[in-house]
Amino acid sequence: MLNTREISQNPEFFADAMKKRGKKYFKIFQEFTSVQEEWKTLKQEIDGQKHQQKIKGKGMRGLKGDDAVQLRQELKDLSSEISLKSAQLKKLEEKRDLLLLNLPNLPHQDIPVGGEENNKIIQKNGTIRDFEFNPLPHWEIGTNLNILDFETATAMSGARFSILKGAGAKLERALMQFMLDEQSRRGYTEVSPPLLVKREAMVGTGQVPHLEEDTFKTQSDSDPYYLIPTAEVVLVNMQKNQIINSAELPCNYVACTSCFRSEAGSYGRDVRGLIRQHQFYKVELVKIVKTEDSENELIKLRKDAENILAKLELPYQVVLLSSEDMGFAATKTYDLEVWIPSEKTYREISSCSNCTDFQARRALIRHRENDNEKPELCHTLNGSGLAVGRTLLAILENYQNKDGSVSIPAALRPYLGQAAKIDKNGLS
RNA sequence: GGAGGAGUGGCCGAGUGGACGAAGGCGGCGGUCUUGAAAACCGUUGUACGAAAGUACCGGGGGUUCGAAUCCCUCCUCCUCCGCCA
Repeated sequence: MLNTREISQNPEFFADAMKKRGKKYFKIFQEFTSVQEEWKTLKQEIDGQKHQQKIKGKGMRGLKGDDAVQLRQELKDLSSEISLKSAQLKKLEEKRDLLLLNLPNLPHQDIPVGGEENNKIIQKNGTIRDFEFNPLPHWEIGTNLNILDFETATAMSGARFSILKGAGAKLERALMQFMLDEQSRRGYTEVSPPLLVKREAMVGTGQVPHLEEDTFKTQSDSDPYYLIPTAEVVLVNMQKNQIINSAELPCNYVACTSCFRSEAGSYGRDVRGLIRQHQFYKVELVKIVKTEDSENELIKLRKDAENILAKLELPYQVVLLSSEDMGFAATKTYDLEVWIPSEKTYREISSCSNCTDFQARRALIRHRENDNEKPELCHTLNGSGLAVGRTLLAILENYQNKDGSVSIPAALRPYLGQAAKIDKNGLS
């Protein structure tokens, strides 16, 4: 959520920033400012009348007879007028707040302006393997090795679900463990959180209302549970309404959870394989930091995510996202994209964002040096470290051999009983 | 699932219809005193909107009333007891 005070102090700056995030947002912004003006005018009017009500109301005390009847009638009229206007005010407020919740974070000054085509490749790491045969897509590799089963999963759950079995399931578990261990070692506190949360939590991190259609929720008329689309939701909301002692910052959290996404609006995209699933594991990193540290912490966060790719010896590139391509809550985002041999292209495997105070304002996450100081909003950052399913498919593809087997990256071998490859007989 | 209790400012805690944004205490800040500090004493000390006057905020929402921290309904959270359960 943006700071409304700053908006009213410097509307041109915000208008310009929203324009950079896309036309759609600029329009919402304009609507917001006009509703806000309307609200202010009405509020002033009501405040004046309430003042009258308060003063005159005090005269009611101990008043008897005709005078009392007359005054009561007068106050009754005033009261009903106020409640009528208050209802209007409330409507304006709701409208304004909804508009505000639908405005994205300010884009950082250093990022490219425009759409996806303006994303900037910052660096490329690792060496792309030169295959002496035609590399297969991971769904063929996995199906041939009998470690991936899409058909059975689709039969019981529908499209965009999959089953990993045998060495595939073990490889997934090894990856989760490896990633959690690495991130713990690098100073993150491991968390095992709820996967179902209240709507409020989803609003806190900005998934709702803006991405409401992309969420799964439980059946309930009044108060459904939302299935988390990322552990970011829980890791950030752990600090909701808290005032953290500044000395404890930065707080670093890591969690490996299932993530649930309805993928509404992505019909026909990435229908094959593990790239886009309704349910997948992801290791998520969250940092709660002081304002002045967030720029540096974003670099650190990115390095923590990159470390996994480097250790797994997967070729990848770092991309700085443009103002329109960036996620809602972010001010600056680096995507890590892993090389997919069968597609001869890079695909997103991690997204590392600085959300500045955008989520902290919604969820009211603050810090201060000592109890008597005025608390200050924290900055929040999040990044995948990494998406487990996508890492698994990247390994299948990049480590495939001509005979159909898949080698195990050296870093993972300790987690798989020192096995060096997966073939038709499993791990060996 | 059943029965009961509780939720008030940075913290503790009083407050059952109007003078309550809220006693008192603690803590913080400023001052007096002191070579300095402590103690004591005096003052001050929440947030939002507003240029200001003012208005709103006592877990959330709704209601009764001219008027609600206070009465009613409902939801949430916490505590105690009973039941059920991995």
